[in-house]
Amino acid sequence: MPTLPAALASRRQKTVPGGTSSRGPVTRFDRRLGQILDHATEVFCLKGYEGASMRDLSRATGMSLAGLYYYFESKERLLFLIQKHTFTTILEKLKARLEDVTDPEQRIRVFILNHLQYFMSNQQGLKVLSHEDESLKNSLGSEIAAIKREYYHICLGLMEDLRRSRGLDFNARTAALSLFGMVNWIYTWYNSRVDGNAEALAEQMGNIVLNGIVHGGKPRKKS
Amino acid sequence: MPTLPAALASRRQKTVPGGTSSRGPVTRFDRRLGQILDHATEVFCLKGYEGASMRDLSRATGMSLAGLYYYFESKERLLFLIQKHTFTTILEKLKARLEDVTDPEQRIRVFILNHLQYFMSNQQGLKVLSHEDESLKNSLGSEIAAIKREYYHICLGLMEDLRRSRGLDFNARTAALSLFGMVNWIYTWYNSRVDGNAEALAEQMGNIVLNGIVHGGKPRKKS
DNA sequence: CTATACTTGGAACGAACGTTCGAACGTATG
DNA sequence: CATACGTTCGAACGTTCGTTCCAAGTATAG
Repeated sequence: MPTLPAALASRRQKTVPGGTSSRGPVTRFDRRLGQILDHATEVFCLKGYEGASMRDLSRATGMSLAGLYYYFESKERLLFLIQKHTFTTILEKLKARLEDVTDPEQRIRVFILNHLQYFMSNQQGLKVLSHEDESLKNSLGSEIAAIKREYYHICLGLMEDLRRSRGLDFNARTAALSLFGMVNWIYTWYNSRVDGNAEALAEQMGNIVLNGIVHGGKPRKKS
Repeated sequence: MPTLPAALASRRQKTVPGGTSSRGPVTRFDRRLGQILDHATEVFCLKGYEGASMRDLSRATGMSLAGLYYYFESKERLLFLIQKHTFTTILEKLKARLEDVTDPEQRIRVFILNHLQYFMSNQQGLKVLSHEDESLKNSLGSEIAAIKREYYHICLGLMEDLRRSRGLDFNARTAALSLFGMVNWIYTWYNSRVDGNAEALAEQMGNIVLNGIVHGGKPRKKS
């Protein structure tokens, strides 16, 4: 090997095993990789992971086919980088927001709002994350699956907290996964001109999952 | 594994070319095509439409590559046949069930139960329908989209009926699409040993969307 | 039986796939 | 200027893709 193949995740990190919290200068490499990831996200969103070819990505980025491989070692790893960045970001934002809220019901609303707001700002990334969640195999797939599991367990915990604090009687697993379905499915139908912004939609969805449509318009005062 | 009935292909039938309506005897052609569709559904479910190759289908069906093309003219049309049959079936079952129920709330519960029961009996078909809903282009895609639109409008109508009959105040579109998300997403998580049968799950989901988790355990008596 | 239509598969087509190689470019430093 | 290294690309690799041709098989009708 003449020149070392780049694209090892953290290339020349001088320090720190900190993972994504990679402080230090944003190098030219990082910036260019970020642009490629953005374009690749759009292509994967439009044609699907399997349906998108490396030549499609070459066209979308304006970079040659071979040039792309300087930034990542395989198409699969490219999908991994996209999914990991997207999922890590939404998870971090969620954790930060939850620190400010203690009321169990409001915490569930925070979960919904966080998911929807991130969807609005990165629709394509969230679709690639949802739609291609079985496309990664082996270790790459299980690393994403681990993040998903943490995201799920947070949501499950929110449901259990609410149930406990109010002495309610419902299946937290079903509730959490139903809520997941609601918010993950919006990529198939959301239209900004019809469905309003994230806050409006989050409130409606919060009303549904918390109070149901029978009580949906006016959430009842807590006892 | 149930065999998909005929009435789908009508290639060169000896009987009249009137339409694809299910008249006429179930020919050998129809039976064989049904078997192929069953196997293809399984392969598409496992590897995705783009990820599954004609050679995978050849292996799964035990038929040669060229032999498959006697039954359908392209891989895309094969996906179309699967989706059309699945969607048509679930839609017909829904319409039949709704004829017996008049109470708006119960009609929504019928919708949920119908969807879940069909999912239990044809998980793979419903996953292929949900997951590959953007894989078909042009006329094939728009024919499936038309069925989807009818299915959606039925659900939307159920929501509006409930809202009107009870003088409620909620967004029927958001409610219908949220419910769609709930029931379409189960293919990513359903586990029969944990989540019970269709009736139990349908009741829980009905409680959530109608009464919300805050009132979920015991649906309140209607006024 | 022969004749006829329906059913199958071996072999191959051109195209597109993900990936690699080695040479050349650009730029910042000595 | 020369050196070194990070960056880019044209061209090609071997493989697999969806699809087709055509001859051979098999059931059914006369």
